[in-house]
Amino acid sequence: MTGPLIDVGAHAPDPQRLGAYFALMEAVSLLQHHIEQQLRAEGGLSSVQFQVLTRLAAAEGRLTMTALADGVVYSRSGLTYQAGLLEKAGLITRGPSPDDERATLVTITEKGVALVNGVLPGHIQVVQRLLFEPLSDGDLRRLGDVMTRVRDHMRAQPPRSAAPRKRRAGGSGSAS
Amino acid sequence: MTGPLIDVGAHAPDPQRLGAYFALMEAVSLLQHHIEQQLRAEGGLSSVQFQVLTRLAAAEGRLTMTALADGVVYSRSGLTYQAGLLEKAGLITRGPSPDDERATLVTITEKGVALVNGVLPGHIQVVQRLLFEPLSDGDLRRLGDVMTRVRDHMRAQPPRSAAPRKRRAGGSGSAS
DNA sequence: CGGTTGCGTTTCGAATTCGAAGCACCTTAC
DNA sequence: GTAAGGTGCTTCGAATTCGAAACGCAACCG
Repeated sequence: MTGPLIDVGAHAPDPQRLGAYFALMEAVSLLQHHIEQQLRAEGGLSSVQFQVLTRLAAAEGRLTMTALADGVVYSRSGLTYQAGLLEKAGLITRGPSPDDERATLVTITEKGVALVNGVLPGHIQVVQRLLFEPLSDGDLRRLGDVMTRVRDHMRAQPPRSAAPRKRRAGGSGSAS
Repeated sequence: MTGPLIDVGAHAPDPQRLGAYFALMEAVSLLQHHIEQQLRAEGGLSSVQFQVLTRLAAAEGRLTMTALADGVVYSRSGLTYQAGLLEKAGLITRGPSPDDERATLVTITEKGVALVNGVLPGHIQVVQRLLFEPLSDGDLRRLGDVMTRVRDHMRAQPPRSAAPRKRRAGGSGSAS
């Protein structure tokens, strides 16, 4: 009777499944922390900044703020802040969209590409050492397959821009 | 000629591996976001607070601040802040350690346990819907196996409390 | 056309986060 | 026994984060 213990048994769908879930989250947390260290030390970049830059480079073109924020799983306002920093550092450029006057298109600069390429080897090294090392090729293939499926499943859900902007005004009608 | 493209090819150990890595990180980011929403909505808890409470409940006893911080992969000072909030909310208790006068032992209260048990069903539901749903039992078993291995591999690395506190004074000597 | 609703972005204020520095206690060496 | 160094925790200041509100422009209705 020392005391309180959590009542997991009642809700747990399966201890094995929960174990997988916990191990997954814990491992990724650890990996993220190490990556953060490496990026900061080698390129003065935060994890988010790095992701923004790589996504821009991969898109090889312009992306709107919202697309970028949804891609990186980040708040829109947070992205505005980071974009400000990156622009001030000369790594990206912001400009208006020809199609949509209210949209902002973001582009990565040569300097940005150079920085990413400079940090990338070290980044990959960390991932290699911490994540790939203890896994076989088959493990990795299956892991990629499974996580891709999960990611697509989650992407099907409404993206981060889902929050209702204005409370349902009064009630029913509003029809006019 | 539009422009700059990232030079991944030169560093990439294998496109398939990188794909696994990216899918993994992206999926977990999405999952974390949804979990954050659910915890906040249903129990007024942040993800970290929830992890702290569940870890305490699982330990079924007292844990030191450092052990807790390392377990949750969090900064020590951040944990102090969160512990303050949780204590003020009456969910945990902090007290001195009998063995080590400088250590602080943290305990979860009945109220804390109750709150965790209240939020847990919804939490599990989210995980079920987003993570387990698209996976077969075999997928999950392998995923758990693989991620457990990875986690243990990373845990072997020096924990977060590794940062040298004071710069290495002289360097060589020390052989006494 | 004028009005209304909806979307893309930024601004704003409050809360959270981190590392470095500070303080107190333990441990070891002499 | 005491000085020197190491460890556990908190305080401090600065940077980052988020959601809500604000500000235009776009799209759709009559």
